[in-house]
Amino acid sequence: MKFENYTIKDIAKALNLSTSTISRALRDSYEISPETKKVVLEYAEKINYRANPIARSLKERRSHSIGIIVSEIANNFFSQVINGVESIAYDKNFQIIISQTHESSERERLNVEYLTSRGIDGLLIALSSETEDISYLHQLKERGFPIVFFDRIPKQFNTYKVVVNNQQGAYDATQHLIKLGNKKIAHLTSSKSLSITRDRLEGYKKALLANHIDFAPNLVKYSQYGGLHLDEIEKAIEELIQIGFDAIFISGDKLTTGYLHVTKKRNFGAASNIAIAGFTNSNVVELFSSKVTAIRQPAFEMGKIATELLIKLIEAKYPITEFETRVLPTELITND
Amino acid sequence: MKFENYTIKDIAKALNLSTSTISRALRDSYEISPETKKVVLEYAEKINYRANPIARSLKERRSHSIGIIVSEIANNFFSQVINGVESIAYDKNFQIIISQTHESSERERLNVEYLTSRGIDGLLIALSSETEDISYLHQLKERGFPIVFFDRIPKQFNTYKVVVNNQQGAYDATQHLIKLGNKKIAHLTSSKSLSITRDRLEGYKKALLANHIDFAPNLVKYSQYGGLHLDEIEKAIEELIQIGFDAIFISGDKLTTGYLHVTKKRNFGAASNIAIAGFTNSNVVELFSSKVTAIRQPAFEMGKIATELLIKLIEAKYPITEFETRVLPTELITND
DNA sequence: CTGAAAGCGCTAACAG
DNA sequence: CTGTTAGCGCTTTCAG
Repeated sequence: MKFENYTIKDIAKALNLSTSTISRALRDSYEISPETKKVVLEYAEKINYRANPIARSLKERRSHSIGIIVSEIANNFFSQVINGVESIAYDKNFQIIISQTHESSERERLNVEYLTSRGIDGLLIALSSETEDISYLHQLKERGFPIVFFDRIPKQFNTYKVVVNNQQGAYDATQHLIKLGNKKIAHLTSSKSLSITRDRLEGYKKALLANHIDFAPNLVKYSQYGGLHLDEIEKAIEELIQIGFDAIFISGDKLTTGYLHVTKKRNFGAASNIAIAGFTNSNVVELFSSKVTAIRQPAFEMGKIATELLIKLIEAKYPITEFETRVLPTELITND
Repeated sequence: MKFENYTIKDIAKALNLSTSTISRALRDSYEISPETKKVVLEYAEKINYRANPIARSLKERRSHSIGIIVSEIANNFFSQVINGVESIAYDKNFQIIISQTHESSERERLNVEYLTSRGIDGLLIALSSETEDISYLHQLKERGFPIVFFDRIPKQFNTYKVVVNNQQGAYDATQHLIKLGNKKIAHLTSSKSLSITRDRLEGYKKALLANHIDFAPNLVKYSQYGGLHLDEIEKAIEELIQIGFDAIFISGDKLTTGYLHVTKKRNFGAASNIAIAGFTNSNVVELFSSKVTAIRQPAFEMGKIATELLIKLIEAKYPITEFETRVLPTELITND
């Protein structure tokens, strides 16, 4: 079934005017007489005319849409970021197109290709946990395509970035666990290649150091897919149990809930006295039977800022070469 | 900043061929000699050529994209549906464009307009809790635009629909609460205008009837925005507490967690012995300190089926007039 | 087998 | 103030 819309031509024919006059009238051009405008607008209104944005995009080489790539939308943090993005995009009349990588770099690349070829004007992206090579993003950027990174950012990439102070957040969390009297603090984290993994590990180490606790590499467990697959977590926890630990700092939403699931199933953790602190933007942690100290990120805010920066890039008259990285604070939510 | 892609013209010029030959070669047309094809394909590969889908859309009057409208993506059920949609769309080479209503009918209408004018080939939609008038959707459908409803469906609308057996799910949940020995079973539910609200209320009533328990209208509390605003829930619960109840059947994800939040804050519920059963697709209910019996919907499956039906509609050669409503089963997950 | 030309719906010089 | 024309990138008759 094909669904036909009215075109500018239909209006032109009906009113005995040229298409250009219609086009101009609809866009409220100064060159059109008030009377003509009135007639055109009324008729357009009557038939409920909508300009075809596809045609307009082709002509203007601007689609008024931006792409956003995240690993999962079924993730509190990312869905909140998306809401922030939406709030700005909506105001500025940009359509947003959401795409998921499911932590696959292959998928990420395909998505980027698809979105760019599909004519998005710019891209917001948080890298997948699997991603290592982003040369294609560099190329894109070199060719003038606007990209803004958020949350999971690449090491070297000269563009706007928006992150939270992951190191500080991790420091605060670890410090909190230590204050509670714990000494053997495990760290369950995501893929080694992610910026957030590195920064949070750094904060964790610093907190240990500040408290004269030796850093034990075997207490740090990486999970390549950030908790997307439960068996990854299960394995990590089993290893940790072997070693023994009295508190754990977890570096992500899915990892935190994954940890709770596994320990519950194994009847471990809830039973014992393990203190848990984790990065999570879940709004139901307070309801959990295990006490979880949450490090919360201003996700909505991040989405807003990233979008503002992206639109600034898109609408820049001249190439921008000076870029800032916006660093937002995290919040430690203790539950006692 | 404008970002330029290679076009068919560039290839034509480089290879001294016509654009039509390039176009045909790229689409593997039988009219092109194997040698020419090879040359073209290799060159295209080399410069990493991507056809401009905007231009193609304009020509073919098909955008190969579908819209999906939900109330919130930060909702377990909907994000799982979206994943189902994505799984099919990805295979069939359709782009999906997600849009949120935040339970506003105004927003819903604007989104539909935007998406259709933006050239989507079809629409998947779960109505907002505020929506009453959908005449504009009827008009769209009359003009041949493919629409498939899921989850929150309109009363009369001749098209494909995908739902779960809400009545049965509600019946099972209520029955479960009764089996536990409860008699005064409250029902916290969403907006009156939603199909799911009506169906679930019906199932609740039937279960009461089957157990010779009188239906008490004042034990049913509606929440216009389905738990999006916590104060709505707070008010409802306060009223219920006045009346007194020993179990509660809750008709939605946000309502369920909202209920838990409020009762926790009020120090009510968790303390007392209220049994809770609720529709939710959360994968963390097991971690809650309150025991919650979950009625789970096959969300991913729903997304898949709805998308298949939509694509069937889109690709139909002749108008389809016979429509089915697919009804999927719910699953009762008891946590004891 | 290949090319020229028209056209999808819209915008924007350029003329008048 | 309005119309003519060309063109965005691609597909597709129609000719050769």
